[in-house]
Amino acid sequence: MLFKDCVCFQLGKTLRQVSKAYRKEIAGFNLTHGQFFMIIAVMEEEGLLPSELAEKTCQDRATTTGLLDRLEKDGWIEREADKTDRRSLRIYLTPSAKEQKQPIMNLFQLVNQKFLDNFTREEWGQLQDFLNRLDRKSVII
Amino acid sequence: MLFKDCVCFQLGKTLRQVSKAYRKEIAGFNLTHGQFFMIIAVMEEEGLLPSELAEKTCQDRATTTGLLDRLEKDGWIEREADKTDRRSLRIYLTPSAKEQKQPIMNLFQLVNQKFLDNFTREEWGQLQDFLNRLDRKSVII
DNA sequence: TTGGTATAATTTGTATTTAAACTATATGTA
DNA sequence: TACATATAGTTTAAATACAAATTATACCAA
Repeated sequence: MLFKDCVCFQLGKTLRQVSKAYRKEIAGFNLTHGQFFMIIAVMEEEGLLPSELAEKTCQDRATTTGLLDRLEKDGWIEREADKTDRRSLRIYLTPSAKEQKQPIMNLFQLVNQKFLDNFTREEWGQLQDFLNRLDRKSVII
Repeated sequence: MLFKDCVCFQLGKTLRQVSKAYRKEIAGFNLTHGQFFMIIAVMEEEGLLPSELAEKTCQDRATTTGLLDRLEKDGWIEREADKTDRRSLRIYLTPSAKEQKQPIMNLFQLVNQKFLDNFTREEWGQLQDFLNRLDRKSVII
């Protein structure tokens, strides 16, 4: 088997290309592409815990802490103490982030659509099925 | 559109799962999964330049420098000066790395086969086609 | 109530990733 | 030759990724 036929290599290669495309598109917002996805996860649903955002974005909690740190420092989000569980924090958008919500969600959709345009609806479903199979397989190994 | 339908998120999620599976499998070699792929690229063809290895593994040159640094420090590879171009280096396996060549290549193939087992030959080709389409699209955007 | 265990979030340390700047060397052209 | 430009590789700085350890709090069972 040759190196280039390795699924992990192929996924990594594609992800690097796709990420680069996102970075170009979102450059105007002064966000990294990881921050961009995290802020979208918050925009979809405010008041989640960091641990819930970590699960939603399929990332480590430690990684999530770092992303939230920088989003807070740059004035995108706020951490608020949970009223009933003092271990927990709730993540909310700042007022200025709320103003950016529509432009950011629109851009998010637009960029994704550019990728979708290369696939029929059926192919797109198939790609998602393939990726899910790789996900599940990884857990079993 | 929901966050979870974003192709970039889905790819990232799958890659993280697949990478984790590789990490578990190669733990015995004391290599990160990035180092594992780089050493395989060297095992497939010795005497390449760092820039050629960067292209082969679809990574940045700076990333490649870092991977080669650690592989050299840990005794896997050697950098040798090119005889005709003093800017260039040639990457070779150390004798001890050569001894690991077969076990590593076998493991590489074995892990990949576990993923392949979830797909028919036709599906596998289709997945590669889909990933290539995403690659190309990224360049055009 | 107390002790043990679980959970939420962070911190620490190491590796990876990328863009941009930098050094050294090669090469093309006036 | 001399200069401009290109190329090979590295370095730097900031962000991300992740395992392991840590701190604080919650909750369950004796």
